[in-house]
Amino acid sequence: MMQHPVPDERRPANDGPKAAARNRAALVNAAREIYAAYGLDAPLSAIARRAGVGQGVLYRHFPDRVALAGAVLEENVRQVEQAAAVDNATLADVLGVMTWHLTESAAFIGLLHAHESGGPSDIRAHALALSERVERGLRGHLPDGHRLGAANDLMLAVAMVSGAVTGPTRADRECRALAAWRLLGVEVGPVRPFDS
Amino acid sequence: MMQHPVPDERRPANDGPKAAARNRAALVNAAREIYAAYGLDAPLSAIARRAGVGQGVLYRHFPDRVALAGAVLEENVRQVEQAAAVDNATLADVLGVMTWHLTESAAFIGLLHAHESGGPSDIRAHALALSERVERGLRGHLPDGHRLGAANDLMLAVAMVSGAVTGPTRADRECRALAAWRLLGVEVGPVRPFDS
Amino acid sequence: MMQHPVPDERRPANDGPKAAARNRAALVNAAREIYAAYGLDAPLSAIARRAGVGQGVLYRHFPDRVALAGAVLEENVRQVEQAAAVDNATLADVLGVMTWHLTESAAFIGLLHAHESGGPSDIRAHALALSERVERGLRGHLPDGHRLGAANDLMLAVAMVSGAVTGPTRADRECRALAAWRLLGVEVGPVRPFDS
Amino acid sequence: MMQHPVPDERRPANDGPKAAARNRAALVNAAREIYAAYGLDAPLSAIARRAGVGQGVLYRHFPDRVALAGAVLEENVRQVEQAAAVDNATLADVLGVMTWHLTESAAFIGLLHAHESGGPSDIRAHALALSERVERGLRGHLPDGHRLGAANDLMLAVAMVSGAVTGPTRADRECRALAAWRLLGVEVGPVRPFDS
DNA sequence: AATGAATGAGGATTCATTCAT
DNA sequence: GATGAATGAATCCTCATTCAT
Repeated sequence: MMQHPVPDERRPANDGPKAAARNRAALVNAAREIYAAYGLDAPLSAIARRAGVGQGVLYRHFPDRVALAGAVLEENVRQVEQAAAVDNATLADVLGVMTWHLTESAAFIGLLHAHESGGPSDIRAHALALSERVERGLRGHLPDGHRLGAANDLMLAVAMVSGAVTGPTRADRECRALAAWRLLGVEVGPVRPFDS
Repeated sequence: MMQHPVPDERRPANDGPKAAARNRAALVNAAREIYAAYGLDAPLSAIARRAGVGQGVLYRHFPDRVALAGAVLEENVRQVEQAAAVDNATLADVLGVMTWHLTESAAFIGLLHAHESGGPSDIRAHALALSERVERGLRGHLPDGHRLGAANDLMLAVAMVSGAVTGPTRADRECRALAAWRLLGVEVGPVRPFDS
Repeated sequence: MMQHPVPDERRPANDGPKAAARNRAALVNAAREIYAAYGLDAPLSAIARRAGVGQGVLYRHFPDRVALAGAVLEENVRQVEQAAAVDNATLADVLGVMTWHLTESAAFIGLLHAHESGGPSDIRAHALALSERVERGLRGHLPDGHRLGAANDLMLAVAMVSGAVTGPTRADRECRALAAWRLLGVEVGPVRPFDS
Repeated sequence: MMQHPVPDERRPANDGPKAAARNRAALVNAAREIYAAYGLDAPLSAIARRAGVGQGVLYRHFPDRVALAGAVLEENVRQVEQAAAVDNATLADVLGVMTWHLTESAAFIGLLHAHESGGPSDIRAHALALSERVERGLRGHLPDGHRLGAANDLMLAVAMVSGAVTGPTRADRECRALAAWRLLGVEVGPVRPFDS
């Protein structure tokens, strides 16, 4: 009598390459949540668990801590770039989007503070690269004679605002961010994610 | 299960109680250096080693992480308070002292960011208490009609400056701190430790 | 501060998930032996070493001391329950099995003394739960009018016998246990593990 | 001008040999309390602290753990011996005193279980010696034809009762001890310390 | 003779990372 | 490709014991 091959229930389904992309996205989301709740030093195992995948999958997609953190920030940075790429966008508009991400993602704030961290230099290098993409996005919209026109003042201001962004809820943080921009005398557009 | 320390066998010097004060100071200094180099999460064992004492001594003097960090910051905070207590001191003078400590001690910066840290709440509470001592020192010198006169603006500004204070050398950090105060339109006196 | 395990360099065998069940059993056996030799406070590291596994494995299988001790006792308790479930079993039969485990496993004796231990309350709670399973097993076979028929006398007697069970070899302990039961005027069947 | 020698207030008074005896007694009492509360594994430092003396003093009087535990038990054992030395004392009287100590001192119970402990052999030896003093005290009062007349039955019964003595309050323990003696069919006199 | 600080070994616990299946 | 067990180094923390004063 022939044996019907029954799917081994002990082994989880292997959905093929389809799953790969899904897993990667799940990991990035999980990391964002875990980072928000426990900070950037959260155990990787917690992220894998939250994503519902094994730890091996995490390593397959992200060879190290830095790669994962980078992927988490990628989305934030990309939205700032997209906001900057909109035709009639003003500096205020782009700052609005940037401010939204600043208040939304603890990791994004960390990005701006990564210089002072005692962490490994590869993290700092990565953070710097992302930070420069943000700067390019903003600088393109600086009107002549703007308060922050001088060479380094723009990112200095961003770092300053990031220093102000603390508080338990996003609303708190947004409130403080706006107060900070006000103290700097800089106008900020609507605070929101890019493609709303 | 009992502990069975090796009976004797060439035990290192025990300088007796005389050493207690010296050890405590050595620990605080070591902690300041290690914090600067590795951040507030540095292993306590590294601090003990740098101080040249056993780990037990560290725990004798500082029952937990918070106590040690507090002791490290205590000196910074105290100097700000002393600067504020000087007779003819102006806000600019006090800000000068505060800025010096901001650029000098990574831990002191951390203090202003401790709110956002995902760390244990007792650390946050302690940080808050120290932070309020700084605020009291500054607020007493706010002239009427000062830019930062509104309720929360003063410490918001301090947080903003602390966000700007990054860079490998103290000179870098001082430079950025002064630029930040300038962007805020606030005058700062000589940047130096208190009793210079 | 992050952990920096040595990258690779001759990592010992990893037999994969297959080993999980084997490891768990090895841990329980090792614990039984170590408990017998050093008592319930023996270092967990000694148990892991004896089992031939890393300490992490011990924590994976047993989140805390209690869980491990519970697993060790589980087998003893279960055999008593099984002996009690046999159709024509008499109290003497069940007591025989119980006595065997009493003389065999130091931990099982400890179970009956766990109340007086100054240990953490979760251990005591767990011990109590196991202890009650034993009681249920015995109580079901109490003939009417038995010497130990009164409410608490049964487990009191068990505690008394456990107090008597001392001595370097199992034979010594069995001898004393039988003498104790005799002093109590209670008949005990063959002293042996359950499924002999 | 002459300097009046002032007593150095930093150094505690040295009361001479008088204090030595007082300190020793304080240590024994402290140990008894701490043992009762935390078990025999309590840190020695806790005992010294409770006694109000430095740790060095503890080591001066008791070279090791065993010596201290022995001293704590000494008083219990001595009272049993004294009760046995009384002219018209009956076995029941002596058992009453012994039972009082059994219910009063966790360490005294431990004494009877010290055989099964995995502890160092010097502890077991010491425990055995004390145990034999108790036995001599009791055996002298065994009437001919007593239930516990056979060679080892007397101390076996004591061990059994000690197994029964558990519970949070002394009253609980006394109650269980009496129930245990009753199960053994042995009469016990008033449960109380010796020279009440 | 007492004090109490210092030492440092040892045990508990956590994670980053690898790898058999 | 995915799973999740195993490894073991690193950190935290506690105490027994010694010893300068």
